[in-house]
Amino acid sequence: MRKSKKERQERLQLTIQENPFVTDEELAQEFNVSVQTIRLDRMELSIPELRERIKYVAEKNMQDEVRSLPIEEVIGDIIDIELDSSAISLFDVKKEHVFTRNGIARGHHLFAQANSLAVAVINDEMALTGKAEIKFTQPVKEGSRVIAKAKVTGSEKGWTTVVVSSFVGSDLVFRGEFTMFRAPSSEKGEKHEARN
Amino acid sequence: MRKSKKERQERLQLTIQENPFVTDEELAQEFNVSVQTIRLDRMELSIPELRERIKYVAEKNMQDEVRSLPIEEVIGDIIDIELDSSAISLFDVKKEHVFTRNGIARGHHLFAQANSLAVAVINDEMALTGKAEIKFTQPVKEGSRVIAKAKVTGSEKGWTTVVVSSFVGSDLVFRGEFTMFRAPSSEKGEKHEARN
DNA sequence: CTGATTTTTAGTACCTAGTCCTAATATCGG
DNA sequence: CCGATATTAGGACTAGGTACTAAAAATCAG
Repeated sequence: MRKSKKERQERLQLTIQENPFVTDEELAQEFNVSVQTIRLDRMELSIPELRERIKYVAEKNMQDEVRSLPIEEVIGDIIDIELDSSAISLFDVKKEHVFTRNGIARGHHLFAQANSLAVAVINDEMALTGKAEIKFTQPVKEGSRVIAKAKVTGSEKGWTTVVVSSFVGSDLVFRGEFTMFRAPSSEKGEKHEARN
Repeated sequence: MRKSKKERQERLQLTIQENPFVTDEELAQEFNVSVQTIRLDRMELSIPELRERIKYVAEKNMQDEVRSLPIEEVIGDIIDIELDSSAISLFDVKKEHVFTRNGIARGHHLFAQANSLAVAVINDEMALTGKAEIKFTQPVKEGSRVIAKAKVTGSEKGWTTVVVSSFVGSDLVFRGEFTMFRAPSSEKGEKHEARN
């Protein structure tokens, strides 16, 4: 016994969603109706034809492959800096910085802003990050403006500690304690000795 | 002047590789030859027709979709993953990832690779980084291939700890312990949805 | 039950992006 | 110039459709 049009269309939608590679012919057999009926159903539900569906899936895949994280020189705009003391930078969270699924900023962008600010605040361009202890205290949504404040809290024999606190409005969203190594300009990266 | 058959075929291969969505018609115009010539070329190079190419790309995508995260969200290429257990990704350090001064990779790229691997390994709709304790044990130079290995070390209601160790060859260059907040999808089930 | 309406089916012409095949030219090396 | 290779042209056929017309079948209202 063939079910009602409504039920068929619901199941049709699910079937195609699950397997976009199915042809009208196959669907007609599955639902025991004519191919034309399947086509009318697709039209009513505005489900595109097989080739369009496949193309859509493929295109989505291609976009993914073009992904090449374009991280700029400095993440965020430095709006204030006092070398070896403190710095403030600003970072606007845009579409490309968030998870498509929930619109929340990916952690590494907040980290990148903080980390590059920690590098910048050090009065020696050869600063490398040695350790970091970080905390994401609140999710940051698309469209937010993140203000990172870096403060140099300690310094000894080549190592400097920088604490970066990032805010959206008055809310703390990120906090990180970075131990920065003031690297010598030697080419060798293997042995790192404190020199200045 | 039209180039030789050999050169045309080489360029044809590259063109299709770059953009599998191109038709024979378009290729014929681009190379200033007839459609038939393009088809002979494709046959000689055993390049399938447009629809087969698109289908192949789409199918690849469907396989990937089983993962908890779209592949685009991951920095580096995931070469192995066992959800809620372990994952391995690969990241090639290029010019754009290093400090121009010394050719050493900026920390946030290593962090990004590790962090996104930690997100990917979690088998939930949503995974956010809560805390992280990280260590950069050795500088990474341009041209290095960084292999990040993530291991889920603990899990309790809503929180999962993931340890990521990154290597260049046999040298540990980065280590991070991430505390990830996880949120299961509203609709429980093994079936993944194909968005149409 | 009848008549109207909805739903389903059938069939036609046309489309794209091809395949496979034959046959006629064009171009090049020796 | 000849012969081989390369290119082009054309016809017949394919899948998986669209767009349209028309008719048959099922369903609903009174």
